[in-house]
Amino acid sequence: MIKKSTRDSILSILKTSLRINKKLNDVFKKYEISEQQFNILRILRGQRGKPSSLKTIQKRMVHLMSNTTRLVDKLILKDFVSRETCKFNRRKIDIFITDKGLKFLNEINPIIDKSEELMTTNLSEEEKNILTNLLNKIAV
Amino acid sequence: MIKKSTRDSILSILKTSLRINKKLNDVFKKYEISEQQFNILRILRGQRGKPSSLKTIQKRMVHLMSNTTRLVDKLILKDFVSRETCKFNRRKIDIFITDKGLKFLNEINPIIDKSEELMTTNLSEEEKNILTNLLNKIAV
DNA sequence: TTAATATATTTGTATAAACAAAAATTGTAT
DNA sequence: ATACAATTTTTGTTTATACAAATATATTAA
Repeated sequence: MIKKSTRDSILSILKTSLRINKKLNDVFKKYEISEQQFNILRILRGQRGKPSSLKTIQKRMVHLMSNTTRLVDKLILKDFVSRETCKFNRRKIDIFITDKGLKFLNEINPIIDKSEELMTTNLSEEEKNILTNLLNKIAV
Repeated sequence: MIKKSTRDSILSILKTSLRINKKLNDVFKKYEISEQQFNILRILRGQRGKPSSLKTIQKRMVHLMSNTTRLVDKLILKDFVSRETCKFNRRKIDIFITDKGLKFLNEINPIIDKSEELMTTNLSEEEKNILTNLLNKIAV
């Protein structure tokens, strides 16, 4: 028999995650971008000019999924990123964020940040840290 | 500027949720059922013979999504549930879990339970309760 | 009764995700 | 050099998801 505390905590994690995604997606939808595309842009910005390969992007993504190729395709259509084959290893492709991509990111990012602050407004700084620590011990 | 504690806690929730889903899906895949189908079976079992309509199932599902119809279709193919139009309101359909469905559920359920216990093995009873309480204050 | 509105379910469609396999390139061992 | 294995990306296919519209029935009000 499963403990009530176990069932409750697991269910709370799954449900809270869905609630968060819902709220974030409201913002993403308004800006006509998907959560994954947004994450890729942030990863690329973090590189500060250094190129990323698909592999490195994939490793850093929250949702580890296979189709980074097609996500990047969509970002290229929007002119948010550029792609060229790596000079030193032609299996790799170098992916950069464009100025337009950076500008877009700087516009939407504070809204996401605000939304996240708002979602956690019922928790104190300390509580958020406790929460993070507890979560990091689960399903490791 | 977003607080580090906020970003960390939100990210932890999303990532932990993905880890949990991954582990659970390993079990589901082995038994050739999807998480959603499993949840429907559990909801139906909870009714103890009383029929459920699609609407009531939908309301109780963790992943509130539109296509309960097609999920039920799949469960019917497996002979895990049955469906008939409600005698008193022909807009509604009555959905029941079959004996085969119950048997299946009784087989897989303890394995899911065990997996959930295992995932939370690093947390004490009290910590799990704290975790649940903190999560329930987020994105409400 | 008739029309309008609400409810419950189904269907159609477009998009996203998961998974496996293919293609191209590079690295390594013999 | 050749064959074999490993790495990186792309592509194809199947399934799942989200959203909107359609259908059928029931309820309400004129």
